[in-house]
Amino acid sequence: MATAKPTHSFKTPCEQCPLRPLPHFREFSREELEFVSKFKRGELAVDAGATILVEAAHSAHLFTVLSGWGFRYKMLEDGRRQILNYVMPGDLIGLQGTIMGEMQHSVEALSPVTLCVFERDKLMTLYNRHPSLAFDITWIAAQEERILDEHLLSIGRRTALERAAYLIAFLFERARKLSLFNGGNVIPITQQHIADTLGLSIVHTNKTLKKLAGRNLIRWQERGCDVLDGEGLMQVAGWEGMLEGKRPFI
Amino acid sequence: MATAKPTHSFKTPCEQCPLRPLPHFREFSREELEFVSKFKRGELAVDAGATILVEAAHSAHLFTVLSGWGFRYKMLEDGRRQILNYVMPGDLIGLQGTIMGEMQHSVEALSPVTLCVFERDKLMTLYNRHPSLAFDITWIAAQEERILDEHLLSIGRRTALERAAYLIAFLFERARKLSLFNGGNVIPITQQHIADTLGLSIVHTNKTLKKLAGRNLIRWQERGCDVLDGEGLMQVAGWEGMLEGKRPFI
DNA sequence: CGTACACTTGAGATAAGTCAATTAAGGTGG
DNA sequence: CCACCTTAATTGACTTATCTCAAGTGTACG
Repeated sequence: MATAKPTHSFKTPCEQCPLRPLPHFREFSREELEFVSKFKRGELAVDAGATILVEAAHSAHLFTVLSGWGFRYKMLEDGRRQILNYVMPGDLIGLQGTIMGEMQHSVEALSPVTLCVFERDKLMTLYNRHPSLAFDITWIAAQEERILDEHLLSIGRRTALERAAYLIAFLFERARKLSLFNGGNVIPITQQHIADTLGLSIVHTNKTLKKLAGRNLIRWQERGCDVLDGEGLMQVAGWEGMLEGKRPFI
Repeated sequence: MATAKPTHSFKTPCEQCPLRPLPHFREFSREELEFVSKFKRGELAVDAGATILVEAAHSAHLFTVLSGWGFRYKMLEDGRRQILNYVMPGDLIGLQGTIMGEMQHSVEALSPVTLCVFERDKLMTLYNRHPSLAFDITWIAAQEERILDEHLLSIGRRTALERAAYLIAFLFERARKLSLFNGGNVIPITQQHIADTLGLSIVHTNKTLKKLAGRNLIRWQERGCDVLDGEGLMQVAGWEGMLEGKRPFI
C-alpha cells in the first residue's frame, strides 16, 4: 500500500488560488486571504491510490484539497470497509484529528491529488484573530454532518437501486459545481468503491448499476461512471439535491 | 403529532448548571460562563413525543439539551424513517439550521426534555468575542461527525446482530458518562426506534434483540432496553468505544 | 371493559450475499 | 511484439438474510 509522499512542494499563493474564482465559493476579504496564505505551509502531491491520512494516527496535519478526488473510509477488524464520503477540491481533511487529537478514519486518493498543508498549531490563532474563518470551519463541519445524514438515510432506508442513483447523482452534482468535468461526465471511481459506499456486495452493485445503465441514466466506462442523466438519477433516488448557495473554504 | 410547547420558562443560571459539575465535561472560565449565561435566553420544556425541530424549518433556534433523551431523524417522501443519532444532555441541537439557514432533519423528544434556548443572532458575537467557545462549537460538530461515521460503518457493514449490539452499547456508554441511570440501566427507547436506527424492519429487529437477550446481554422491559452487559455488547459489535476525555458544551 | 400501542411469532416472499467461472483491458518483462 | 499477470467488470446458480404479511399476546389507560 502506497503512502503519501511529496513529489514537489511548490506553493501557490492563496491570492492566486485556482479555486477562489469559482462561483461555487464565497469571496474572501484581503485580510482573510493574507492570513490563510500565512497559515498555509506548503503543498503536497500524492498519486492515485496513496493513503493521505491513516486512522488512529495522532498529530495529523490539516489539509485542503486543491485538486483531485479522494475518499474517507473506516474498516472493521476483519477487513470490511465502509466509505464514508468523498473529498473534492475545497474540502478540508484532518479536522477531526486536529481538533480532537486522533483520526478515526483514513483518507485515500482516488486520482492524483494536490493538497494545501496547514500548520496545525496555528489553528488556534485562526480562531483568535479571524472569527469569520473560524465560523467557516464550523460551517464546513456542519455541512459534512449534513452529507453524512443524507448518506445514513440512504444506506438505512433506500433500496439498492435508489441508493446507487443517489450516490452517483450526489457525486455528479458536487463535481459539476466544481467544474471538475472537462469534456465528459466521468466520475473516476470503481464499482468496488460504489459497493463499499452503499454497503452492498460488489456483485449486487454490478447488477444494480446495470439496471441504471438499462434506463440510460449512466454508462460504465473503463475506470469510471459516465453520467448520462443527472436529473433522472435524482428522480430515481427521490433526492432533491443539495441546497444552492456559495460555500466557504480555507 | 405534538409540537414543542413551553410549559414554563424558569431559567437556571449557567453558573448553577447541573451538568457542569459532571466529570464528563470540561471546566469553564468565569468569563466563558458569564457570556454563556447572557447568551442563554431561557428554557423550554417539552413532553415525550414532542417535535423539537422540524426539517425544512428556517430560523430555528439553537438549543442545548439540559435533561432528557431525544433523537434526530430524516424521512423519505413515502414515510420511511431513518434515525440519525440520539441527543442527550449537553448536546447542541439546531446548529445546522443556525449556520446554514435551514434544518435538514427533525428532532423529537423520547422522554420529557428540557432545553436551554440560545439567541441565534448572538452566535456571531460568540465567535467574535470568545474564540475558545467558538472552538468548542467546532469540537461538538466534529464529534457529531465522528459518531455519524461510526453509525455509517455500522449500518453499511455490520450484520444485524452486530449493529444492534453496537447501538445499544453506544447509547449505554453515552448515558453512563452522563450519569443518566438512577438505579437501573434502562434506555428509554422502543423497538421501532431501534429498527429505524439500524435500517431494519421491526420484525427482524425484534428477532435480533431476542438473540442478544438469549446471550444475557440485554433484557427487554416495558418501554425500554435494560443493559446487562455493556462489555459483552461491545465485544459482539467489535466496537472499541469512544475516546475518553472531557468534552465541552455550551 | 374496550381500545391503543408495543412486543411476539410463524410462514412464505424477496433482496442481497457468496461462490465460481469468464471476459476484457492494461502493464510488464523477455 | 508476444506471453503472462493483474485488476475490474460481468454473469449464472445457489444460499442466506431480511422483509412482508398476518395473527396473537400483554399491558396501560380512559
